[in-house]
Amino acid sequence: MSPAAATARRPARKSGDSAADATADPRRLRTQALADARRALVLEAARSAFFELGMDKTSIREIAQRAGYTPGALYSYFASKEDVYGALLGESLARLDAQVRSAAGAAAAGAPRLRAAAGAFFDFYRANPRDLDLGFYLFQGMKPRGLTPELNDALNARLLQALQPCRDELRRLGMPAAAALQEVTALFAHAVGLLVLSHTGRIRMFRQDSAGLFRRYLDRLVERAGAHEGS
Amino acid sequence: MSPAAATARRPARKSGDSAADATADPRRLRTQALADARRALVLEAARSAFFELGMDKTSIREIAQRAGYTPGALYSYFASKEDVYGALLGESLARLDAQVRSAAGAAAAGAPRLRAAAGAFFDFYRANPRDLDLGFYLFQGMKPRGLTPELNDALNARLLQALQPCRDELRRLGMPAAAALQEVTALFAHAVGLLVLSHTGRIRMFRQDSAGLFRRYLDRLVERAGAHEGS
Amino acid sequence: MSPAAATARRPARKSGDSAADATADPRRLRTQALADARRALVLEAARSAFFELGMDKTSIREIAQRAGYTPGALYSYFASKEDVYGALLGESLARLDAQVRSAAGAAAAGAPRLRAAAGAFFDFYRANPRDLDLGFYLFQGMKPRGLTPELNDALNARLLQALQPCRDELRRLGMPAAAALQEVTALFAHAVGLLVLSHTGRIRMFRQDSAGLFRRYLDRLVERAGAHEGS
Amino acid sequence: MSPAAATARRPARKSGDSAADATADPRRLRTQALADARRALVLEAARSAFFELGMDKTSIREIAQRAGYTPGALYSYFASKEDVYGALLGESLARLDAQVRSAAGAAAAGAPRLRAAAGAFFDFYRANPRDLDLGFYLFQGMKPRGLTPELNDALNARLLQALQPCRDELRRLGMPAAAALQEVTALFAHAVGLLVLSHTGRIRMFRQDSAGLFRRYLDRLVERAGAHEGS
DNA sequence: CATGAATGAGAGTTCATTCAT
DNA sequence: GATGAATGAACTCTCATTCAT
Repeated sequence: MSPAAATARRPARKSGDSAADATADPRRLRTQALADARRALVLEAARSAFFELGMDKTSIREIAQRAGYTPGALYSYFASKEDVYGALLGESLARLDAQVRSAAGAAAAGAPRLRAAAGAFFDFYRANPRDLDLGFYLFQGMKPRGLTPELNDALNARLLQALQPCRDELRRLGMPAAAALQEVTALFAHAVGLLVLSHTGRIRMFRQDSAGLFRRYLDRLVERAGAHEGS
Repeated sequence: MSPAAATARRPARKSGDSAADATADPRRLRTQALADARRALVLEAARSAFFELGMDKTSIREIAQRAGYTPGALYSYFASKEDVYGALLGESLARLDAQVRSAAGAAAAGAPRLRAAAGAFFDFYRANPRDLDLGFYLFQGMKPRGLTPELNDALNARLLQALQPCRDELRRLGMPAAAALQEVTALFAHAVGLLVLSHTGRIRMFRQDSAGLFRRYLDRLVERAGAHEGS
Repeated sequence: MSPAAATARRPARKSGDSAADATADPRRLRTQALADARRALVLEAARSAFFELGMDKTSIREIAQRAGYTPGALYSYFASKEDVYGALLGESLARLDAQVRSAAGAAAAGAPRLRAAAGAFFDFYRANPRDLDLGFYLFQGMKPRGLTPELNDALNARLLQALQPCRDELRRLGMPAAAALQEVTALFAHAVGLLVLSHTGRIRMFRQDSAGLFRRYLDRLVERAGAHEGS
Repeated sequence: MSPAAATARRPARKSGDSAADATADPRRLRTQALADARRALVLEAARSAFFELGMDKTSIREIAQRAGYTPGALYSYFASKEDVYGALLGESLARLDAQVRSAAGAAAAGAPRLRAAAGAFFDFYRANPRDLDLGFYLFQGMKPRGLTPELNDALNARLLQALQPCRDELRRLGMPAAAALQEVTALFAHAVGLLVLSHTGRIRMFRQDSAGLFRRYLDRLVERAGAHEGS
């Protein structure tokens, strides 16, 4: 997307731009492809470490070892530990978005598609709790840490994108724009609340099941949306 | 509550048991009272540090210093850093419960009391984000860390207690037990979701306001409860 | 001199204040004395390392090892690596001053005392080249580095003190204040220049000897001072 | 000058030998010329980095980047980081010598030329403190580091050359050879002392000005030289 | 009960240098 | 001749915890 170039070591291609770069020098292209592959490898190692050990037990050393590198080598691919997590998070959101979009595309417009999109969102995080963690990692005590405004904006954008299908269907069902936005936000919050409670074992204590509760919430949302019809 | 369990050399009464211990030896009693007071002092220091600096900048040293102790001294009162946080969390939940109960008591039975109790719950955490952190601290990557099953049960019990008023009012409004439990769980999840999103700045991106959304959710809950009336 | 107190770990008694502290609690006094002794030990280790290996090959690890400590332990005594060097430098200047003062005291007032004081200054650094390095350590590329303004002022003060005897004698020999200051500065510069050249082997190339050259410079300075007599 | 000594795998012509090598093979000559040009480019990059960032913030990476190379490439031209600095120093001395010689040539023989030569020497370093650093870089703790005897001799030779004009004029003014050598050495030391003190801020503390002091020293040197006249 | 000292492991990062391609 | 990748050792500093006194 941008020149990137990374002549020396540090620039390290800020997370987000991949092969692109237009300059179709075939040699550079091959090199780039290889570098991207290695970067992906490191990312994969980071994810595996992170999923097994949790965030704060995952050190640069640990990641490097799993990737078959010495610690210093990682700094060719990422500028800092937090850059690694930023990349991980970006990639996670991309997967989320893809999953939601695919589910939405496969369903009939209207209520079914709304259910499909929201369900895919919820299921993504229910199946991959670590991905939810990822979204909160850069917050320590709920305060942003290594989260640059740019990264933050990028993440917000991807999140919005992942929720866009729900918004679209609510509109299609007759809900005014303002109401649709409100409902999407509430839906998002409800999902996150259920997921967090579920992952921390706080939902079992009510002898409830998060998926069922989410379905119920959706049912009522569909009802509400239907009420706007014909208005 | 339990036999104090002096596992290590340091007695380090596991958080939860206070003066008790029956043996009414007056000397021992006085000693105990003093020890409890000192423990409370340390806890207060921990809270102040934690609220000012956030979780990961709050070291044992920092707490000790604020309490006027050397780091080693804390281990007379707490078995580990995590034990400190456990105690802090217990105390936080006690405050939450008190606040909810007080708000509920001041409102007329039925819908007003439901609103008061739920509102108090939500407001408690909205006003004190750190207390919400506390509830999640012992989870790293959404997996428990220094959370013994006993502590976990104790915390669950306190949480349930804090939500009990809501449950009671839903019943009073005519909701069957099973439905009431379900609704309380969902209510809890919704609140948590909104709070988390709010604290991490993810709600602003929808240009929404968490308190308003929570009120709307409550409105609809009251409606649903009303629907059971006369049945 | 100041409260110092060092409750927790980091404060680490900024270099300069020793046992003092008035509070004649005998226990605290003994503890303090011991702590000071250990600090001196670390300082000694630092000096030995530094004299053998030179400044930038002297790491915290190296110092710790020589002192029989783990690296982390040093941070009880010094806040940072640069704090160690600050202390080392302060102590060096104190020795210099003592040596100059002692030599000056043993000589007859006037020219002999001027010669004694200046000679002691020069000899101190000729005999201990590392002490001269110390004075320049905090300059990387002739630009101050870890040199806080306060430390800088303290060092300047001690240097001025060490040169004060020369100034006094020049005045006594009849030189006006302004001229005396000028001559002391020039004397200082000449000494430093000769020492630097000597230590870097640049004087041998002229087949000269720094001590002889310094004596010659002094001779002429005495002549000049004498010329003011009777005016 | 020497047989280029390709010790390691990388040719890395030790600093000091340029195109020479007699073998007038035109192809080899062109190659050589190009290599020299590239070497000069790297040197220029090193100087710029070094002057902007200072010695210890100037890494091989930084130099390479400024020269448009990758770090590894530099090792084709220089055997080590210290070799780079050696070359830089050689070049610096060449500039010094040129400046001194030019100033001396423009002044009338005798005292004026002495003043011009010495003044040029002093001004060179006063205007370019980094060049003075360069001269001391290879000394860590006043002990040579990456300074091979050959390099050392070469540097000494250039220094002597830069001071030769002063020596010549002192002789011309009637000073015997031995005295002239002594005075040149002392002059050199005085200049260096003033410069070092000035650059480290130690002269300001006397509220003096290095240039003025140097002029005074010169005045007296001229006097002394004059005293030999007619003898 | 509390101190003061110390440990030991580990954190993230930097850098000159090597070498296959 | 130059690249891009990687090494390996080093760096300062932080922290929870232990324990003799």
